[in-house]
Amino acid sequence: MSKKERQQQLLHLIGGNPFVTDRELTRQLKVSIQTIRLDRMELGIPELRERMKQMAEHSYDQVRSLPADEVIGDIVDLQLDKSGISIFEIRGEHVFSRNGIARGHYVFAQANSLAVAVINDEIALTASADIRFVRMVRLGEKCIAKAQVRSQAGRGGKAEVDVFTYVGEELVFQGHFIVYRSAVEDNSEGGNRSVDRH
Amino acid sequence: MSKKERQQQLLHLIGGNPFVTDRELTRQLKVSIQTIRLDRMELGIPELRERMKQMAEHSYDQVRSLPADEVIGDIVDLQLDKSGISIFEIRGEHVFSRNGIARGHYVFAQANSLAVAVINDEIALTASADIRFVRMVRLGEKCIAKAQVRSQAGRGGKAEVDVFTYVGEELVFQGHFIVYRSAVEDNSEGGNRSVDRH
DNA sequence: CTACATATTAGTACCAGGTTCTAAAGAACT
DNA sequence: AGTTCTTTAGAACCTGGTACTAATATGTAG
Repeated sequence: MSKKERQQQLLHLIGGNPFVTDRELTRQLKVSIQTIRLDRMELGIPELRERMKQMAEHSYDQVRSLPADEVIGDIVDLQLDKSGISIFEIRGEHVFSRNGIARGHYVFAQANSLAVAVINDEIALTASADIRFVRMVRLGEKCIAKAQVRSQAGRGGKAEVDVFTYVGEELVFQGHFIVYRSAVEDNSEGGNRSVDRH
Repeated sequence: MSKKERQQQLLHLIGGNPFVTDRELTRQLKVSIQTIRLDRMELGIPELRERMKQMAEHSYDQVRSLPADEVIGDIVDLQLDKSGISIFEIRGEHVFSRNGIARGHYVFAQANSLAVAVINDEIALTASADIRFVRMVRLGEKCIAKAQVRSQAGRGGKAEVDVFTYVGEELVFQGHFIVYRSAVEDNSEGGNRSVDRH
């Protein structure tokens, strides 16, 4: 068997069972353990423990990625149809486990929640957004999002909201949201209370 | 701190971060490593590697026994640096209670997670995104997000990923993501093991 | 206070499953 | 024969532990 063939086999074996050790592979491929290791290096395949770690982290991050949680961030100031401020502290469950950097959608969620909250309408929904993650946000940092309503159509129209998120003095995120303010289909089952806070 | 209290703390710490080593725990609990190990034994908590192995096996089993269409909120297909598919079912906790319409950031989160997952790099982070919520998503609907990598720079560059999310045949969301593929910023404070995956 | 029990710490030997490095032997072409 | 690629071997070292022994603290009942 040629080197190429063997490496193909190796890829296939590890692909078929990522939990295989080098020692087991020597039995199946009938070459020395050094050859197996050289092959893994050439193919960029990490060792068993690293493979398991990556799988574990991946599935763990997956689990963490969507909380069954409601509002992202505390809205501390709200002037309807004008502006709003929300505070959100990045905690362990919001970051990638290995490097402590916040997952983008939490930062987005805070801004999105605020953009929607600031629009004074029964239903406000994000129609589109243009966003930029200016710098990474890390575990423990406190994000302060400030929203400004830029333009408005009347009932049933659209509103534009700019949101800037800071950590201290530093801009970390900016977003331009277009939010629908629709007086639509109020199939409300029960009291319509004031503002829809995301 | 009593033994009971410490063991409760230990359970909490490992529950909060299963990837913690005994050595790190000694720092947080201010007891010797032997005490940590005795506590783990009494509590029946396996060692770090065993914990990771179990998580890896668990997720692997799930991926393997993939009934493909009844999977919820999961990445069901992933070709690194090429494409990926994720399925997410909108449940009660994801919608506005009044009208049953999904909160935008859940739809975004699905797309964002997928866009990041599809990029094969140690750290992949969303740099910016241009998104459009094409139509509202309702309670009970199943969102199928399909990601396509459009362009790539090498290591340390950017990649562009398009994500389209459908409910049935209907497009509900589209997003154009620019994802940083950054070669780890190694602010190593000591034991930096191998590779940091996202 | 003493005696015993429990809790904690320390230290050693050992393990799996590797990495990293050096070195040598085999094969293969030309 | 000389050069290069491939394969094998072996030793040192690494992490994150287990298993075991032994010494020291701390508490608690008699």
